[in-house]
Amino acid sequence: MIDCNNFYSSCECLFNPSLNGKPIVVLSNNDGSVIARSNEAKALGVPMGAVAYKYDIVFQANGVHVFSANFALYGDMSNRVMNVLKEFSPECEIYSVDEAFLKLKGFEYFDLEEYGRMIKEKVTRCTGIPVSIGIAPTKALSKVANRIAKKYPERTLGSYVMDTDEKRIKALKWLKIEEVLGIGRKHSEKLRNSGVRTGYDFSVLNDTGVVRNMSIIELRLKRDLMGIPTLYLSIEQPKKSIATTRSFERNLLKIEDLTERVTTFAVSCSEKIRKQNSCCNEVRVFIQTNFHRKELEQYSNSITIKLPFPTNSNIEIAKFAVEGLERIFKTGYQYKRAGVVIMDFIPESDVQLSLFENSNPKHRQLMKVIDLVNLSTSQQKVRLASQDMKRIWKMKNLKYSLNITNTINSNKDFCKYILFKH
DNA sequence: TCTGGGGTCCTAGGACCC
DNA sequence: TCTGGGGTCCTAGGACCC
Repeated sequence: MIDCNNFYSSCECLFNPSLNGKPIVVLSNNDGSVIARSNEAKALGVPMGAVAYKYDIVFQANGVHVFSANFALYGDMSNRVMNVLKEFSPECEIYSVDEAFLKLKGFEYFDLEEYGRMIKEKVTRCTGIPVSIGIAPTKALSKVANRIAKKYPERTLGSYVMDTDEKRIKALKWLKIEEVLGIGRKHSEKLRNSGVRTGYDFSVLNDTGVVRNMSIIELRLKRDLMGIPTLYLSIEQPKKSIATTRSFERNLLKIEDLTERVTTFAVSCSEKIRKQNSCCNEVRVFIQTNFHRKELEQYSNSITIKLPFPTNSNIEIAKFAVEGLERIFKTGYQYKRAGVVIMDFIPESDVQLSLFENSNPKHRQLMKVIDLVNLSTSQQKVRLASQDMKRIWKMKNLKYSLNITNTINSNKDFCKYILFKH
């Protein structure tokens, strides 16, 4: 398992190497909370998810460099890292934006320690992103090995191989139960109450008890931790749902304001689904007040609309999303967040014409043109009238770094750039 | 003033059928 | 007094991941 170290903050350092060794935090949309920290920021005691404004004093006193999240940059860097990793094994699962699993089947006679270091060195050389590597007989154990590599960089040089049962047991006894991949807050609380404190305690539980008290998922995990390969690398699959959801920079009261946002979210969803050449059969809309503000009246609701025909048209998806909004909207509340989720996909080529209701066939051509224009200008030049024509709202992202990767065209140029910087 | 966004999978329970 | 039983499908909600 390969994991990028402090991925977002490493990305920010990339184009400004003077930031290396400095405390850095990256903030969520609207600069609300901390979503990534460099080691130095962690050392200052800035927790994950910290509310940004409450830490302004800490940031100023310690010269913390604060960035608004630049997801375009992180996505771009993630692709570069993953492309390097794929060279090292035919089987690669991209687990998240900054993590991947490689299957090292048939590598038994390789020096795995050496191979791990090779991977690490090549990723750093080609992308500038530091990574940690954990190698073990199963997926869950490789995550544990990875954690050891990350925790003890001096001793492991960022790569750890768990190749004996003694190492496995020692590592699991060291691993707190809440740090086990797949055991979240609820389950670890329950397990702790029944005396299960470490990964090892969990791995020796009774199988039927695990299924009864938790679920089959945790049993699979348990067996994987015992060293019995149970979790497999999943091959990349088309998405089953696509969402665009946002918190607002201020509270919204009027349905017109929400309609505008929901339309924009629906358009964003339909752009994403057209990229995977599918159509959707369901649209879900939700709205929420700010549940952190306990003193305010709370309301949240959602609705799933089954479409009369599969579509990927901006116009149609937006229309149904707004219909849903009108059905759940209630006046008198201060809305802070909303979202559109589309589900139940079929390939565009499988869409059959129904006898009664159909997606407007003209839309397909129209969408192609819209996508083409918007892609070529990388801006939203063509929009629906119900969208924010003047774009009076804008997310508060005050500390945005530039996406310099846009200006570096080829991979070769990028490698040169990285080499030059480091 | 101010608290992220985007996913997956499983289970329990209800509806419905014969 | 006494209210079938088994299967399937769907949905909402919960738990988890980063």
